[in-house]
Amino acid sequence: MARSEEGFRGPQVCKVVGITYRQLDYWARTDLLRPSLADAHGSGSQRLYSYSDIVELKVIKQLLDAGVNLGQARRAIACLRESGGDLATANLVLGTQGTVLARSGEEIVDLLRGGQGVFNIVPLAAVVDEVDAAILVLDRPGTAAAGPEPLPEARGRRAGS
Amino acid sequence: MARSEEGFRGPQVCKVVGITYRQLDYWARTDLLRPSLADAHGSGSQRLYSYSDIVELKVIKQLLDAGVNLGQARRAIACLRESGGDLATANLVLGTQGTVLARSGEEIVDLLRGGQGVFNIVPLAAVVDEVDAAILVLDRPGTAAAGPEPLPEARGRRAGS
DNA sequence: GCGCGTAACTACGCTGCTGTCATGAGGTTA
DNA sequence: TAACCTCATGACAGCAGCGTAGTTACGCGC
Repeated sequence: MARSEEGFRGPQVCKVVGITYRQLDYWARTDLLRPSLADAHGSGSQRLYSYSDIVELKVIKQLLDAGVNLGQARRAIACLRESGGDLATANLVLGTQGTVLARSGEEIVDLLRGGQGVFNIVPLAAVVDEVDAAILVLDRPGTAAAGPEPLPEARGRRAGS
Repeated sequence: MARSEEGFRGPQVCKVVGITYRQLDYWARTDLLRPSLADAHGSGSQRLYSYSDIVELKVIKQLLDAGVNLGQARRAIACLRESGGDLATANLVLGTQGTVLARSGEEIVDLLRGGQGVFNIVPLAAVVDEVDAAILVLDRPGTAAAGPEPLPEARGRRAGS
């Protein structure tokens, strides 16, 4: 159960993200999100997930909580990967026509005005914050998760690209 | 197949909304949306849907197209019914915390700022327009559906409450 | 090299949602 | 009343997305 120095293993990821191991396994098998550090190779091996993997998993989890199915979540993380800007300041906007990253609130209002169809909006800053807080309580199980802002140690682990 | 003077029957509703009869039937059986004019009473009867029923059905259809499951759509139309304001100018906002009707774009930006979690936003004006256009081509099958704005005849059929 | 814990793998089943097909009951017309 | 058309209804199938339980095998400590 000890933390590996480079990456997170399956059961740890489940606790941080807030999903079951069955979901993580299903998503890895169906190519929704494979671990980018080390994939499984047989029945006793270990999957190793990176920090950005966990952020993407948390986005999926948030979408599921909002009632969005996995098919739409699949398109969401596909857009999240190809447009690799600064995640913490953007909003992920899933429309019927396509999927975009919106940098400001005005951009979202513009999309609504010209827009037909439904939009699913994910504020990525909140996602990153929640992931950092969850990783902190994984490191120190005694610490409460209600800290106003996470320590820079955890935030520094964020992937640049 | 002729239009009943007061209300729309099942197969007509399917064409207007763009769903299958199986879906309409399933939604009526599971209490997602029963026809408000006449429910089914046995195997040879007919369901009669009102205009506002069709608008709500179109909202559900849009949500499904956006990847939202029926459970969330259930909460959506529940909110749509209890807050019975002017539909055509509002946006239906489904959050993880709850469901609201937002009147302006700034209201949505405020929700995004203070908000954690994902939002599903339905612009109701576009929904009403699409329903009106679909009803028009139901009346005159030769008319194309690409008209810039629907005729006032169909818009007048909208329910006040 | 040898146990042992952990984690991946497999199989089975369940629920929600939908398609397909056959059946049955009203309503309508002759 | 008999034929006929229209919908609602029922039974079955099928897929997505998991839960549960048992099995298997890597990797670490010794």
